[in-house]
Amino acid sequence: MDSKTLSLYFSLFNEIGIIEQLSRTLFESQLPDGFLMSHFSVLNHLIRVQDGQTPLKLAQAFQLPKTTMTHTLSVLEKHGLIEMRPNPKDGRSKCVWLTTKGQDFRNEAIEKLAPFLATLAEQFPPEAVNQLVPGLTEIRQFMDKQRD
Amino acid sequence: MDSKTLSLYFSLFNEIGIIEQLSRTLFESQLPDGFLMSHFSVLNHLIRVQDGQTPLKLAQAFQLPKTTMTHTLSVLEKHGLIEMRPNPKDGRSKCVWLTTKGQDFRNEAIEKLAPFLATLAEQFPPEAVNQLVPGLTEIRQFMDKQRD
DNA sequence: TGTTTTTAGTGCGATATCGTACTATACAGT
DNA sequence: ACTGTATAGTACGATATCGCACTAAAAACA
Repeated sequence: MDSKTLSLYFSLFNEIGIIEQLSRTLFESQLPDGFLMSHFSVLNHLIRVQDGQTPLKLAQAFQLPKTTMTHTLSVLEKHGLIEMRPNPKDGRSKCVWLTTKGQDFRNEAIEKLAPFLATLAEQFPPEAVNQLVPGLTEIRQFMDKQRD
Repeated sequence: MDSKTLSLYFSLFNEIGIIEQLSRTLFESQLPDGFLMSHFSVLNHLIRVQDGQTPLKLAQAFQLPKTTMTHTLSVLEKHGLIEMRPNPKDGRSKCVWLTTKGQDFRNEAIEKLAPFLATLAEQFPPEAVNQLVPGLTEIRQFMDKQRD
């Protein structure tokens, strides 16, 4: 692979890294003090996808180490935003359930983020996003297969 | 903004977050023990873009807090991968220079990453990346303007 | 059924990341 | 030149993230 092509792929991951950084900072500025993107992401996922998932499922959904998810969940639980109950199907496992407080927290965050997303949508309309996401998904799926 | 559109934009940032996570894990698995993406990124940037930049410039390039960059640079300097010299044009500032050891470190990392990138290129050719990057750049630039 | 292997979650220690507050220098306005 | 303001870098403390090692339960298998 020539160095120019190499550079292209690096710029891809670099661009992604910067957007991740910027979006995280921006999102976090809209969250209550002491809360981070990681906290919001989990709550949002529980609503968007499914309630009652296991910690492992959540860790896999974000491709994070189990141990990181354990920590994040413990913070959410300490604040009463989620409940951890034993998994009736597996004695080793648990299920993560949103509390009403957790749902409210997420909805309020969404409301705070809405103006920003609306502004983004003006310059970068949904059709443009639709054109972008499949490519990203393809890359993600490839990288998913690679890690072994 | 209806909830479906909202969901679309969240999935965009979610996908980006997961790719960031996956690429970081993958890249770090190819680095010597104790080194992280952040370390490699700085070295790579110093070669790809320009040697002798100030810490602030570097922080801005990655959109990271100054204080994070200070820490990263101190690690790199401790390992002899960079040198920090006073900025002749500004008494408050410094300039970051790569050492030979730092260049070697970066080049060896690149070599280790090359096979992965080559495999990625098979499934996701440079033309596809070229099609993706401008959209990402546009989003980044928009977010850049937003933070104020 | 007893044994071995795999898997879910966690405790712990090391380091990264980040916000706040501070110092020293540069710059702007007078 | 003098004074007030802005800027570059850092020290420090709090928390996040992560790898490793461990426990307990499940699953595989003899």
